[in-house]
Amino acid sequence: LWCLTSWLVGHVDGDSRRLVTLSFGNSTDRTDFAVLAGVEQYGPLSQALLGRRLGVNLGDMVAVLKRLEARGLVVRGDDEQDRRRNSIGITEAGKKALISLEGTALAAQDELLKPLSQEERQQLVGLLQTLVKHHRNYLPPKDVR
Amino acid sequence: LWCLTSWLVGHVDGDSRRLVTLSFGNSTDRTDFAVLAGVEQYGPLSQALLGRRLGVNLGDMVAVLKRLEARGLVVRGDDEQDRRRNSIGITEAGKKALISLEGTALAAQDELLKPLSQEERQQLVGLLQTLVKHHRNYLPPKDVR
DNA sequence: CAGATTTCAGTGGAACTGACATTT
DNA sequence: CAAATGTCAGTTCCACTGAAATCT
Repeated sequence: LWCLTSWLVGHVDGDSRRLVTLSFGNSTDRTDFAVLAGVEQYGPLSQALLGRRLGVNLGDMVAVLKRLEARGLVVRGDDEQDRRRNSIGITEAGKKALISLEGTALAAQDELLKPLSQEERQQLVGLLQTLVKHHRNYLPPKDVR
Repeated sequence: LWCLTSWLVGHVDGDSRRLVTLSFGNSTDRTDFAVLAGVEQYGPLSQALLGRRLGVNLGDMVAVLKRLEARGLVVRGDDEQDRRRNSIGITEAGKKALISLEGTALAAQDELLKPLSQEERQQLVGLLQTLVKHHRNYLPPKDVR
């Protein structure tokens, strides 16, 4: 059982969530951080596209962006090419907040990966990335890709 | 973001859960399978000890064992050394069911790990095991260890 | 008495679903 | 018309919490 990958990843994910949400405290939620990072990384874009890039449910994006906008970290503008979409962009306050959050996220991650060497950490990231990329094409949990 | 281990493991765990619960269908629940496998592996033992070994919440063990017992896959006997405990053991029907479930679980896992070579799969298991072992000593989500 | 085991009821988060109005 | 976007409401699963009864 403790050799089954599915059981192992479940527990590592649990540990990871505990550490991250603990270090973020009440300030920010796990998904909020991911979305904010996504806005910064992928530039101004529609929230449907953003959700697909991040693997976040499109229905949940509404609440996440509402929170981030209320805190002044992102702005929702109108896309004049396509009036269905709104164009999400990061603000200066958002960039500042993101830098701080990235710090605490990396600290939590360091705690998670403490027993691994640098090479092992890179190995792990590489393996996980391979799996994610592969399944994003074959396992659509609706609305992804 | 897609370099952050915490984000990656969350998605791999999601993919894994989808695959496993899909292949199990409505017959068996993810945790039920783990507990059944644990009973077979760790022999007759109390349900508190079993829950700790598997990292399953002790409160949840009640419902899981109730289901498994109702299906005749495990038996709850009395421990005569300590009358607080009940001694959980696997039945013949349980062993048979387990073998079948292991097959489908391994098939689902094979689907999950499809893009990885055999060596990479072992690497991944090794890395995850290291993380789990480490955090089970330092991150008690109550009642664990 | 403190501490462990089993049981039950309830909480909260997170992912997902279905429906709707709007626009392309 | 079919398809995509954004919004909202509701569901389901899972891990966890708190309290109680029983026993060492």
